[in-house]
Amino acid sequence: MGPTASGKSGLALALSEALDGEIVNADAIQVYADLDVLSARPSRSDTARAPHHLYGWVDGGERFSVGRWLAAALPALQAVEARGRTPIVVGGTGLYFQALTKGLAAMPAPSPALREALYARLAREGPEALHGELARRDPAAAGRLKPRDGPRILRALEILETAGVSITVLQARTRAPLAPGQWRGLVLAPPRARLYAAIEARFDAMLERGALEEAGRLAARGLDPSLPAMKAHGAPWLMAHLRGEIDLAAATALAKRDTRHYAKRQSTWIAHQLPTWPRLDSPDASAARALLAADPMRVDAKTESD
RNA sequence: GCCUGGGUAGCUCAGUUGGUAGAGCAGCGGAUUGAAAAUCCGCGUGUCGCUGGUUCGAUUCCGGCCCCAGGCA
Repeated sequence: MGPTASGKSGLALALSEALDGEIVNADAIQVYADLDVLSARPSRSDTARAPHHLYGWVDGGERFSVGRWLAAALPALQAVEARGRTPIVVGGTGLYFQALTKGLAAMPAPSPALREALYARLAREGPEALHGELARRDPAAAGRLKPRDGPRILRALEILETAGVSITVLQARTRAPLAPGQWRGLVLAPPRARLYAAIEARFDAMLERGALEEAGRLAARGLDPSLPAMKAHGAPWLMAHLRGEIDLAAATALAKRDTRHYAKRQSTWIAHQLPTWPRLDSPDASAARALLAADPMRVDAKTESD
């Protein structure tokens, strides 16, 4: 685990070669087939060096979720172990690591019709209106959510609707899929200034590798702009540029800014949610192996790195 | 050289009928249980260009100077 552009993918690759491992993606955007260069997905030559799982396998028109990720990741991890190899989970999505190591509450799946209706209402009426409704029907859930926190309010409502009970009672019941001691965590956290410089350089490189064309293909699908794939860093601005609304320099600056903001949020998440994971400040594979070896936990089980 | 408009937070600017100033963005901090590359919350002291003058008090009024933009020569 580490913030975006910290060098996670490269480190995971080096580690997997050293440990005879296979890589499992834990990034919410790299799962989308439509986003290759914009999501900084591992290249063909990378995937040739070690097996990579769960990359680019979801259609951009779908709304992916932690639940779906966990449901796919668990069997993927087992399959790697069944081959006698070491699973290495890499990605920047803290929520996915949390689901894996601390658990995700079991909840009924809302019907697609209900979900789309709620998305439409959220877009039309705004989050405060839905929060007002939640406050009447599920005060406990509403009390824990800010009135403008659209996604969480929507989630609380759809669960109340389909489960018939407050999401707060379901969320209280979680079990960790991975036993503690069965895996090892590692955080890659370069200094802020270096990370920001890497973010900017990486976006320039994406542009050279066809990010604009990729954004154009995505735009051509005419998808709902609220879809996760449509919100990949840079995509909204590049599409605005293709519509002639802003120039490329402005789109680039905005894309870099969004990515910096995101890296900051990831850093906060890591600092407070993963306080015990060992830290590495550069993607140095031998240093990473030393950290993992120094850890008292068993090395022969799942290795969760990066 | 002359005319006009500007010089206030890192940037773009607002404002003070004279009582040492505030927005947006950036930046920073925080939350985070199926959209998480999402979403939400919080944080605003800076020679108010420089220098004289008037005044109890000047960033604000007056003079001079410097710098920037546009126009005229």
